[in-house]
Amino acid sequence: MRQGEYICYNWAVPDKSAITEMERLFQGLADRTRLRLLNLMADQEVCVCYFVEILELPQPTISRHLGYLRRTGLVAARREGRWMHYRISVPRGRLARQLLMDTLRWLAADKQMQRDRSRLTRACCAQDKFVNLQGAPVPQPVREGVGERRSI
Amino acid sequence: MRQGEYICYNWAVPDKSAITEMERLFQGLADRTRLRLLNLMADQEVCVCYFVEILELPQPTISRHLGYLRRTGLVAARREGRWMHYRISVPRGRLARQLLMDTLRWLAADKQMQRDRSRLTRACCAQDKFVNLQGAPVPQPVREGVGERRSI
DNA sequence: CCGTCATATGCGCCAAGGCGAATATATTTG
DNA sequence: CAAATATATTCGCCTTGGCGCATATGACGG
Repeated sequence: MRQGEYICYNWAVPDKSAITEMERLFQGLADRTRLRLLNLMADQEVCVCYFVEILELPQPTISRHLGYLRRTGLVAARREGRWMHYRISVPRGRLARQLLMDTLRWLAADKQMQRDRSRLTRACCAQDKFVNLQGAPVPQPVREGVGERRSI
Repeated sequence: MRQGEYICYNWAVPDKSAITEMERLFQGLADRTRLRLLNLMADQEVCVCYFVEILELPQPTISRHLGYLRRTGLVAARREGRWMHYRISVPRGRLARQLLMDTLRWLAADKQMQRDRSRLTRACCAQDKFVNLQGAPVPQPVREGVGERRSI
């Protein structure tokens, strides 16, 4: 994988029927940790080390859940040197997109989710306070339309 | 349970945080059979025997999935004599409701789902053609606002 | 009350999913 | 190339979920 290129594991979906897509989407969303991850990515591209710092979960746990999200096509990943950046991969279909947006709105309304978000903001602004974030790339706002899904 | 009364198993949700509600909602939606069931209930209250007839799955399978849906609060049940009627239980929260509506819209756009629906329509109009539907109550359009969730 | 019909539930089996711990991989730096 | 860093994957364990099958429950009719 070349640097700066987004990837998405759509190859894992041999049956492309809408019903299978929905099943997989909901399976991807049906976990508290993954919802928290998505919430943090709602409008930013975020580096893995921040997830580990903010969610206070073991790094392999974070990585595994990001893997699930990748495989269900919900997020895309980009490598930058040692760092991996994750961002939400907006579905192409209108109805699927609508559904994901509703989910993100709902997440944004939740107390714990707001807490996670503000912790992320603080971590970015005072990066030097976090021993595990030294030199970590700051989350970048997602440019609309960039990084849309590309199958590999 | 008295006849004609709707029930919903919200008791199964001790932690009422939004995140738990979302997790449970998505778990409920993350199965092909349950999506097909919800699609058939989109704007009608439907009796179990129709589900068995239309989905062509064993009755215990149907019943178990209806049980999951009941326990996640996605549907409500009403008894009428020997028959059980199921209908979608619209969430109270605006964002959750929005999400469910989008899901139903998405289902309605799917080919297989449309096939299920038209099979249901046909079964209702020619009930006598189906040996397992003799005398079964015909699905009734859902009256808006009736049968909203009530915890027990 | 007994049989029947509609539906629900229990049981055993297998596959999938989540977790902690250890280890592997990829990239940069010296 | 070796060491360090960031991230991913593997393994073993346990829990959950779905299924087929058998059986239980609940309501009605005779």
